[in-house]
Amino acid sequence: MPERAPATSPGGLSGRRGQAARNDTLILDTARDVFLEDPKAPIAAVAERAGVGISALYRRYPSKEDLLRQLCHDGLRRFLAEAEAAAAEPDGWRAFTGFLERVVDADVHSLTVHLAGTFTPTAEMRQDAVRARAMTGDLVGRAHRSGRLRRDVVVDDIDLVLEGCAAVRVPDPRRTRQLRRRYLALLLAGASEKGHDSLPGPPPHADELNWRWRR
Amino acid sequence: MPERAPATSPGGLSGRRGQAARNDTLILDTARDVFLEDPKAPIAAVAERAGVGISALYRRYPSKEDLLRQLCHDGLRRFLAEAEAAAAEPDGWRAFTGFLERVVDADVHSLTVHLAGTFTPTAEMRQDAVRARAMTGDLVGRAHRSGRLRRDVVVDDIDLVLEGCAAVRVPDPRRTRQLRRRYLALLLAGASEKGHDSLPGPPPHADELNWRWRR
DNA sequence: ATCAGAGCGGAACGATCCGTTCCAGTGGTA
DNA sequence: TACCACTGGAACGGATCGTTCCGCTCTGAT
Repeated sequence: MPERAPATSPGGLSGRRGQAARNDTLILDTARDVFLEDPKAPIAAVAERAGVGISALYRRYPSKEDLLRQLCHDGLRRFLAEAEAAAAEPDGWRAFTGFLERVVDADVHSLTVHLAGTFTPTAEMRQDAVRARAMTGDLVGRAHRSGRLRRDVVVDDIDLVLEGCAAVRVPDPRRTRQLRRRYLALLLAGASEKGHDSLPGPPPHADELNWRWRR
Repeated sequence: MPERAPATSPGGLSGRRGQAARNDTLILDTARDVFLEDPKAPIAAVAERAGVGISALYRRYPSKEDLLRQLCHDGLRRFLAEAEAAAAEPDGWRAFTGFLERVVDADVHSLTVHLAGTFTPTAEMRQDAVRARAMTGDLVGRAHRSGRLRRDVVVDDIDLVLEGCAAVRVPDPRRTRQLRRRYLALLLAGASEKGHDSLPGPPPHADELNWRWRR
């Protein structure tokens, strides 16, 4: 028995090692909140809000950029997870709308967008981004085939729709979520197939959406 | 004849005085562009883009805050002007939609929102803001009475709708305007009265929208 | 022809902010 | 008891930015 209770699973650790494990998630969660509020927040703000020292941060991440990258990648993974969950829903329209609602609720987009350009993405992130686009495309395709999504709404529109929802923000996070749902509902009502005039202008092109990531 | 050609109207001024008059608007226009791109841009960026020295700025505005205040107030006045123009349109629904389109095109909201909190508003600005809300309310009221605006969309919704549109942004300004129109059209399609489900959650309250201005 | 000064460009200053490093203290662990 | 992983937070160095200041130019009146 080389070790007594170093179970790799978190939660049941005691003492110093336990605090360290707890700090891992504490720091990540706090950082998420802080940078969601202000993408340019100093790293010291994260430490302060988390109630830890700055060292606790630098012990885990070599630099601020690494922390931001991690945060953003987590958001991307969350996005993928929601897309996968939505893929399991049989009804194409509900899969589509449910997916958007959950992504908006999770506030994934704010992080992605506002942190874009503050770090150089890894190759893995790029792959995940491609996969995310593909999965979103599937959901849009199914929504089209369900007959409820107007034909002139395309994949690349989704990004800007999410961006618009993410722009809705009031001090209270709960209200923010409610209000975003409200505008998403408005958008979706307009996006459903009911014989409206066609949308003005060409839809966004992929290059127009990725510019934030240029480095 | 006290002065030779110092016509108070701009445009036809010669020499040093003429350049000064031209710089007035040049600086203001450039500042608008710069702060629209990056609300936290340094004042030197404005001078550089305008091709003038920093003194040219400080000769006109005692501080950065004054410049931002001026810019923002101009935007507010533009908003009011558009609202007044819309009030003249006989058709209530067209007045409403046309108003939104012009406000979105003018990019008034980006300035207002992103610059909020960077300066203390004047009493006159507050009055104008109140008047703007009232006029928007009139337009919403007329749109309701036209029978084409769903009942559960209220005045305070407009702010967040505009905010959402302003969040749409790509590097090319022309495309940005096109894309915003696209999302506004989607929103408006969803906002028209066609027997949809009612919107989820309560609409925004005035206090929830003004928090940015706290100082 | 002369000259006072309005208007200007841009260097310099001083304050602030922030990422990162460093060191001393603490308490589990062997 | 001795070690050291882990931590809190002060200190550092660089960057940024608002503002001031100085010297120059060229206008417009005398």
